[in-house]
Parts: sequence; C-alpha cells; structure tokens
Amino acid sequence: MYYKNNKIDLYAYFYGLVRQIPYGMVSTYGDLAIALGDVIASRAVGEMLSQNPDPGIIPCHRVVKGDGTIGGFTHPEGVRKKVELLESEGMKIENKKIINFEKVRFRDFQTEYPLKKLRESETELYEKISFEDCDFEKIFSYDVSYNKRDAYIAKVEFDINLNIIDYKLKKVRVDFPYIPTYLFYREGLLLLDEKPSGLGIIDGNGILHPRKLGIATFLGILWEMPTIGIAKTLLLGNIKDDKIYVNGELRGFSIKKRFVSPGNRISLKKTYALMKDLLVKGDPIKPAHELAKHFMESERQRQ
DNA sequence: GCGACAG
DNA sequence: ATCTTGTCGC
Repeated sequence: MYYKNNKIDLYAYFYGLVRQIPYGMVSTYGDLAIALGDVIASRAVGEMLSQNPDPGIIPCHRVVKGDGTIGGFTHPEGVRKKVELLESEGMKIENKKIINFEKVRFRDFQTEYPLKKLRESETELYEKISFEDCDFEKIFSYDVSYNKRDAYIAKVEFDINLNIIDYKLKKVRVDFPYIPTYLFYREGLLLLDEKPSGLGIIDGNGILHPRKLGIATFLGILWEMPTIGIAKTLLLGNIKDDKIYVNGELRGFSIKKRFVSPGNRISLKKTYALMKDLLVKGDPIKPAHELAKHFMESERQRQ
C-alpha cells in the first residue's frame, strides 16, 4: 500500500508542491490537483491553501483560478493582498485577470502523483471484497466532527435492535483533506487501528463508488468484517424505484432518503432487507453524529 | 449559465 | 464536514 503505517500526510506533500512554484510565476488550483494525481482535488487545493501554516515559505498567493482570474485569499486584507503580492513579483493584472497568464503559468511540478498511487494500490485490495453474508451479534457506527485539522471521533456500539450499548470518544489530527471519492484516506485511516466487532454501518458509501471502494468497503476489507455504507447524498448512479444502478449494474438502494450499499461480507439482498428494517427502528448515524459534535464543542470551550 | 461534487 | 483560495460537464 502507498500509505505506510496507515499514514499519508497529503497536506505536507501538497505544501511541498506549492513551494515549487517559482517567483514571478503562478499555478492554478486545477494544476496543483493534477500534480496531486486527480483534478477532482481542486477544491481541496483551495481548502489546504486556506490553512497555509507558513505563508513566508509557502507562496499560496501564487495559486489562481484556471481562467487566469485571481481567486480567493484568506487574509485580513483579502484578495487585495493577493493582488498586491503578485504585482510585487512582476505580474500584470487587469480587471482581476492576469495578463499573459499562459506565459507565467507554472505546471512543471516534480511529483509522484500521490492520489494516482493511492488509486493504483486499491486494485489489489479490491480483490479481497466478499459479498457472502455472515453473522454478527452487534452493530457499530461512528461519526467525525472537524475543526480545521482536528478531528473529533465518536464510536457507538448498538445491539441488534439499535439500542445503544456503549460509546467512545477520541480526538486526533487529520493529514488528508476531504476529496470526493477519497473519503477513506481522510476518515477511514483515523479509525483503522481500533477494530470494532459486529456489523459496521458507515456514514458514506460501500460499492456505490466509482472504483467500488467507498469508505465502508475499505473498512470492511481491512477489518475483515461486514459493513454497509449509508450516505445522505448520492455520489453517483441512477435511481429506478428504490434501486441504484451504475452503468446498468445494481450497486445499492434508496431507502428512507438514504443511499445504501454493501461494504463487505454482505450481499445486496441482505443489505436491502436489513436496512429497510433498521432504518424504521432509528437512525444508526445520528447518535455518533451528536456525540462527536458535542465532544468538539466542549473541547472548544475548554480552550 | 447552472448544478454536481460520499463527508 | 464546515462556513467558503474550483473545475468540469451539460
């Protein structure tokens, strides 16, 4: 696997890329996303820039939008400061657009394309997925609240009827931004070292994912346990009645405004029957969500 | 130009 | 998810 010891610090890697943009040149959010290995990370690029830990050595003002316009800037003086910095480096700007944009555009990043490496490492993992039903005596779920790079995790254990048995709280640091279709690397890696027992009902998708490797599938395979993914919004697919298809293949179900798909060690059929039953009894994510949120807020107050 | 974009 | 430093496809 590309992530060693369950760790990959994409923030650090990203800031290394930004430092490569030379004085007098600019790059774009999309160019940096491509250097990370997937253009879908464009918004995450903006997110990581907004948390620049050291503007003195990481020139985040040199990152602009794909059409040559300036884009945003998290600074007391706002975008005005970004324009000022760029002009001080010799950039000509007219009505918020860089003149000769293509000539000063830097794209020649030295990079290993980490997101591409991650995708490549996924193929061997996917071989281990199983859709064979297995028994379980408990259910667990979790949720995470975020404040910048602090993650507040709540894990909840239920009995088979969704009565709460126990819960645990934990605060950790996150090294990976939210990037659509890479949720596992942000959230899943935080949980991996403490394997729970029972059926995991995971906030997110299972095989209802472009690479059939949503966070529920990842956790199910790596923990060798049954999991189901349950998302509040649809990542991909077409809904017909209560079934969700991707390229004509049945990948999940739409039940009670949730999008449900198998993670690992469970069949489509059992996923449907079980969730149809459970979602009537209650919301498997809500308790963890409220615990995590409350945990974060109480920690904020302490500071 | 508008809507997508798991959390 | 939080509270706003995009890009792409229709």
